[in-house]
Amino acid sequence: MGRDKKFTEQDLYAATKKILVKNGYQGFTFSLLAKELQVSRATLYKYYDNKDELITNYMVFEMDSFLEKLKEIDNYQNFEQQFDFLINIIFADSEIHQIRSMAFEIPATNEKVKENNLKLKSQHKDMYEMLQKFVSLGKVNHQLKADLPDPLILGLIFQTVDIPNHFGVPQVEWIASIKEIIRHGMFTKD
Amino acid sequence: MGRDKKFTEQDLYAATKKILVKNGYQGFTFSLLAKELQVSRATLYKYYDNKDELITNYMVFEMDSFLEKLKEIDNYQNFEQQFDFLINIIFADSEIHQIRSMAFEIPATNEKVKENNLKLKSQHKDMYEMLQKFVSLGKVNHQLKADLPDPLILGLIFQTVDIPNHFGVPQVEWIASIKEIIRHGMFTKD
DNA sequence: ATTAAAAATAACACTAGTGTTACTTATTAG
DNA sequence: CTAATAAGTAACACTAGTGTTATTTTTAAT
Repeated sequence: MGRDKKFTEQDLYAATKKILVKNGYQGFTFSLLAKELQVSRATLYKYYDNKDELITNYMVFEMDSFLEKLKEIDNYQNFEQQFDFLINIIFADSEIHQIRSMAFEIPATNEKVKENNLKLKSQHKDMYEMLQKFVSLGKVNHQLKADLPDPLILGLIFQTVDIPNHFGVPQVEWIASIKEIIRHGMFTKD
Repeated sequence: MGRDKKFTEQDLYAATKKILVKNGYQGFTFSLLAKELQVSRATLYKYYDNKDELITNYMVFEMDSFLEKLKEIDNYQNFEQQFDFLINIIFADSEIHQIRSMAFEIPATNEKVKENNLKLKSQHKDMYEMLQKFVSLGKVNHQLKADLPDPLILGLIFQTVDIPNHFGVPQVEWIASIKEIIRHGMFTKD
């Protein structure tokens, strides 16, 4: 028994994402979230002790679903296909990578937040290992330049989602061009 | 006459930069700045009506000195040298580019802030024009791939300063590798 | 020494966000 | 139809940051 909830977990996460993208971690408040969900602020405190707990919870959720997708990279035989797949899933939901980068700002205000931070750390490790395998494959196959530092290869790929497209270049052209630069650079061959 | 100032404009800008890098725009407060400069918070209000005025002022100052340096790009004859020069000045003070990206968060809280925002906008235009010239040179010389969108070329170059170097790859190797990727990509030639 | 001016500050009122408590509303099993 | 309970909320006390005013301190010219 008891009355019906006014919002689902989906609603909650969607609103959390929206506010994080728009306002950043420090600009995120329970007041804004309450308004977005059309509930009182006190209601939110029934579910989470503070915003850090909600946000880290949300991040763990997103990271989980990204890792789930990323696992499919092993379905692709050759390195070229894996590269294409990786870029595609990163750009399929580019905002969550922007959000993930806010993780380092979050103070461990209580036990649950600490747990979530640990979980995030372990998820990050899992992700890094999968990506490391991808880079290794590229290097042993002599398809990736051996002298480039692995963290730079991965860092640059993930950084490309944050390049602002102020002039509104069509998404398809934008991504194709990014792939081209990552593969063979901006310079011509002569 | 009158008593001596407790800090110079240099001190002020150095402290502003430090806090902006560490805490971001929203985490920047006059309390933190006052503590950093060892003055009372009220003192700061003698110089600036609010933090937006100070921060935009500081940004105009930094942008000015960056533009001054950037102008030297014309001293270099060929495109390759210009490219090298550009990367070098960007990485010489990478933090200011991170700070510059905070500009869009700043609300125009008073007239002076509005003026500063206009000035920033015009500086940005100047910068873009110089960089546009650089890209054009590369394209007419057939040294830059003609089919890549100009804003992507520039956006990606500037984005590379924000790639986190968590594993502490030596700066020289890091930058050399970034140049290599931008020039000819991560992939080998076969 | 006195005084005018610049610089600095303490202290106040105000605002926005936080977290908690006591109470109300909606739902359904019996 | 009523009792149990899950869900929701209003209202309070608290904190951190903002912006202003009235006052004090330091300096140097007279």
